[in-house]
Amino acid sequence: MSVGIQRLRDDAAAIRAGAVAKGEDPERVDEALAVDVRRRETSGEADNLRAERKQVSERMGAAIKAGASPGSSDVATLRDHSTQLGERIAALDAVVHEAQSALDDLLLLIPNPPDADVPVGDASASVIVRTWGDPRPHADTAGVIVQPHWEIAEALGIIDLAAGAKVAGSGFPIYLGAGAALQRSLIDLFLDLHTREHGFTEVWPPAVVNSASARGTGQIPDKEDQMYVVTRDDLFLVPTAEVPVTNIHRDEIIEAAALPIRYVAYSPCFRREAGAAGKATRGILRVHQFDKVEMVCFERPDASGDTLEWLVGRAEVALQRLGLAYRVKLMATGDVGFTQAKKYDLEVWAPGVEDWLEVSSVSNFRDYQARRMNIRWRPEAGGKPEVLHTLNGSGLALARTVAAILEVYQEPDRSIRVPDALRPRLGERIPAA
RNA sequence: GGAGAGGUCGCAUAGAGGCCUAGUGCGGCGGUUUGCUAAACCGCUGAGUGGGGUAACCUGCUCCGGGGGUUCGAAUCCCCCCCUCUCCGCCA
Repeated sequence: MSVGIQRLRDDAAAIRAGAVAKGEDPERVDEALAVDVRRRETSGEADNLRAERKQVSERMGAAIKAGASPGSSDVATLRDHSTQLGERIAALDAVVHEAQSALDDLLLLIPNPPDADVPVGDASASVIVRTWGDPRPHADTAGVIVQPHWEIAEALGIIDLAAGAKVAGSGFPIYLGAGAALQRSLIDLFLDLHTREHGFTEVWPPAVVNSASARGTGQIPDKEDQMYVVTRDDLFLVPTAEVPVTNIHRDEIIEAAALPIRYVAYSPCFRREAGAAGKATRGILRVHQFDKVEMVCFERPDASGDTLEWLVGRAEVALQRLGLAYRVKLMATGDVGFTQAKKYDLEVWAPGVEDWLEVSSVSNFRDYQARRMNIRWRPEAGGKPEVLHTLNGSGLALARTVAAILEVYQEPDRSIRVPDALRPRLGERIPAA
């Protein structure tokens, strides 16, 4: 239900090659094809028996209505025949169900083949396609060292990691004063940018989803351990707004005139990040709860390639407005996720930690997610529905963006100069404590 | 949370064990008529999954919120769950 069985039958070689490129086992493809054959044959056999039983039942009903006693031997013969057929059908159905669920499981293990223009290889094969702005050096000419954001934030009193740890746990930062206002302003800036200038429709989604939705976007069964679960009510805290927003159209057929559909949504994002700790996670670089503005697109299949490039551009505009230097990375086959056909990461330069921080990931899923969620469109009025394409991208994720802002905009007097785009909301500076 | 009423083809509605191959109306599409529009009339009008055919098309089966059960046979009877509405309770 992810890579379609039809495509698998038609184009097994390409699916196999795609799995190899992503470092996954291509054996699943052949297993799935074998199970598919068994399912179809058994199902056809059961269908024929069903047709036969229907006729027998009808004859029996007709006989009784014509005056035959329900207990007569003619009727009894028909009844026995029908019962016998029913037993055989039940046995075949069991095989079909078993094959179907085996097939569903196998299909979930077959990755979305990467696009032809995705570089082949592991993470080292990923390509920086462009860089914008000048990465500020870690130390200026006078030798003044840029501090990492956790030191800046602590000195300013705008992020309290210890209080968050007390209240909720490690990795749940509390933003205070100008820090809280900075969060709010960034969300506002991004939503305004994408709705007013880029034409997205704003969505304010639930922060929890049910298991059907988590399955739809692929969090279950693949990344189940990454989510916080409310077992009592069978709900999951959203790891990204992608989950509730993409599921809006689950099991729907969308008329051609309604496409493209482009949503932008803010949501808190909850991730367990089990086992993560160390240099790359200090401060607010990797936390259990962060905030993100997410763009989600439903597109005609022939447009999704262009839309991916456009989406990357929309996320870039957000970074440019903030004046943050960044680079755009085209991810290699081994670095593209299981469900994505093509993916770009946007990384912002953070001089305090001397690293490029991922603040946006923009992906084209082509028909992979949509098939899983059964989202289709109708190319022509009255025509057959077809699976459409979905894409999404962050625009942007807050925590790391905040880290970069603090490290880039810190002044010699330790205050923070507010980026121009945020001044109408925040004023000119966050004063040193 | 408690009590009641419901969930049937895009929408509305009929259907109460075999005559359902799910009827009818609206909407939509095509046609006839027409100076144009409208009206009238005629026809078509869901999804899934198999089989046959180069194809248009033909054809089997499944689907009446979801899942189980009863029966020779279930939209229809029984059980569980989900959702919607009304009233009550609680509450930002």
